[in-house]
Amino acid sequence: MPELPEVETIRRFLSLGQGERPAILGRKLQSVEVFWERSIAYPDSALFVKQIKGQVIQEISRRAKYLVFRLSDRWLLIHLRMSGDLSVRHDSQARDPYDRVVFNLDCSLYLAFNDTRKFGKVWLVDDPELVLAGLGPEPFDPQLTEADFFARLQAYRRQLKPLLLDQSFLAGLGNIYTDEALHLARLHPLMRSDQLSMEQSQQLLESIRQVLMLGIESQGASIDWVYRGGEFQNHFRVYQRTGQPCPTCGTGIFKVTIGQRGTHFCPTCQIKPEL
DNA sequence: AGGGAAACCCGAACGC
DNA sequence: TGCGTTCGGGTTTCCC
Repeated sequence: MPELPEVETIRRFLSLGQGERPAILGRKLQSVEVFWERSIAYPDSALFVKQIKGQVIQEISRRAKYLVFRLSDRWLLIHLRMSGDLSVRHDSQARDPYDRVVFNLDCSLYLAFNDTRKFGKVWLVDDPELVLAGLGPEPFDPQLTEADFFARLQAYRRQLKPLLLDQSFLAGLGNIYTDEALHLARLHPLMRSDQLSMEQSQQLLESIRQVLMLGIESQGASIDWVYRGGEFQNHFRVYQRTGQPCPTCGTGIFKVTIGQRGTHFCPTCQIKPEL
């Protein structure tokens, strides 16, 4: 079993080995350089640079797809979106052309927020809830029981695929993990959420947890020249496997578009029930 | 309420 | 060879 997802996630983003303490903990943010203003979601870029100066990094955690840095008396939140990455580098190491925000620390290190496609964002706020309010439960939250999950599904009449991608319904699933979880649970992506039986709902929650756990163990997927992570792509059941055999039954995998997102599924294992 | 589309971005990979 | 077009990742916002 891997450690808690929080720990693994942060380890990956800070390029740490087993048991290593993040070098940036307890360090003071001496200055910040912004190379792409629109990476700063809040407040405006000038204010951000001014207000973060002198803050000390006290603690690092995660909520949904946000990295949460507790500073001396403010909070820094970072969302990497798809192509974003964080790395801790020594001052002697050169900047990358795609560094968007650079945080200079008081120890000859700097934290680089690198983001080829410029979709990632950072926030500096007094209260992290300003950004995080509205997120649904964590998939691994023990408080999220099978009964709760079933009740949440019943509360909507929505297609499973877009619902699972909705971060206010459940926080943390992206396109890859949603397709993988639906296949494992043998549920059609267009099936309406209020039509699942209790048993199917249990199966779905279990599949979500299983797929996420495998993703974490694999340190994420590398699917692109820029979207790099671990080796979860070697475990894909349906994602980006259009036309290739279903691991369960051998049928060729279908790809369709649902809610503007590429959606992969097995037409044999994942049957849409009659309405 | 819920679905669809556009916007934000880039560069690989394609078609011609 | 060199153009132009398409694609897709997560999220917000607007429209029907």
